Amino acid sequence: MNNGRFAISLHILVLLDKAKGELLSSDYMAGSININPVLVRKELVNLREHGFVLSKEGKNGGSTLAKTANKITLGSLYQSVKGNYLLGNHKNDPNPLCEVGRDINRHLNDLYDETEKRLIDELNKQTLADFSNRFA
Amino acid sequence: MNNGRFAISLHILVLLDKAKGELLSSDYMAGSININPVLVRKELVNLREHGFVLSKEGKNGGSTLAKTANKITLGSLYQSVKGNYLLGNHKNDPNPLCEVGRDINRHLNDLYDETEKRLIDELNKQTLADFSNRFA
DNA sequence: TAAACTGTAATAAAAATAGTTACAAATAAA
DNA sequence: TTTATTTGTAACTATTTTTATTACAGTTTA
Repeated sequence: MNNGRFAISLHILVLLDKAKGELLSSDYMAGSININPVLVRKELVNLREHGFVLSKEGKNGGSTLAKTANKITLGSLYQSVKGNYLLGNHKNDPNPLCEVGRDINRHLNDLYDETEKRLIDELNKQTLADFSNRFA
Repeated sequence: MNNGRFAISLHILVLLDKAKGELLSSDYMAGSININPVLVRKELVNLREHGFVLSKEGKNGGSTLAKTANKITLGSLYQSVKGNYLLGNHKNDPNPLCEVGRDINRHLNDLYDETEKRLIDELNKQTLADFSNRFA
């Protein structure tokens, strides 16, 4: 988490959910999030690649949800945004001559993997529909 | 997580646990982690403030665990390192005129708080002793 | 054919992290 | 009591990551 992209992606998805199938432009969404439209379009690339949204080019184009909001779990969204690097992101290069240094990365990765699995399980208990319903 | 400081802190604590009460210098620990000794000392400030370690100044000084390894949970370590900002770290400033933008930060914070609580619960199931025992 | 979009690359700016240097203060041991 | 070793800390620099901007080609509608 701790990742601005998750917030942006979720914001986009809530807007699209509220739009009820109407196409929203990246400019419009950028106005709600208050960021640059190009960032929205970049985030849409990822959301499309993961099957969350569909986009239509050209005049009157825009984006819409690719599936109903109760089929989109927050865990899968989290995973799509995190991509490769897991919780860790520790790219230390500890001393291989030290007994602890030699093995710490492996053990940290194990710990991170286990912990992240739980985090995703937890997030998967909630869908976009649940989150969207938090709004009045 | 996603925080290099957690990795450094845990590395320090494992070294201190393995040292069985013997004082370790920041230079020695920096050599195992392969980072600058000043970073170790900075991290020790935090570990001291949270009661995890004790340090002794002057010649032959160094640090040692302030309590036994099975009294130090990984959740409390995580919390001490995260300090104030939680999972979120989203400092977006969304459009208050948009119905979604107006409330998203509140809902994101709620989501992050709930999720992080679970994360910490999960980490709290493991102590430094458990983690340290992963090493041969 | 003009207007309104998306898609994308290239670049720049800003923010967050990590690393370095320098030195005062404390302590132990010669 | 002097020297060596170590912590504590401030100030600064460098690096990396994140975010923002500019620019423009390609698509689609009216």
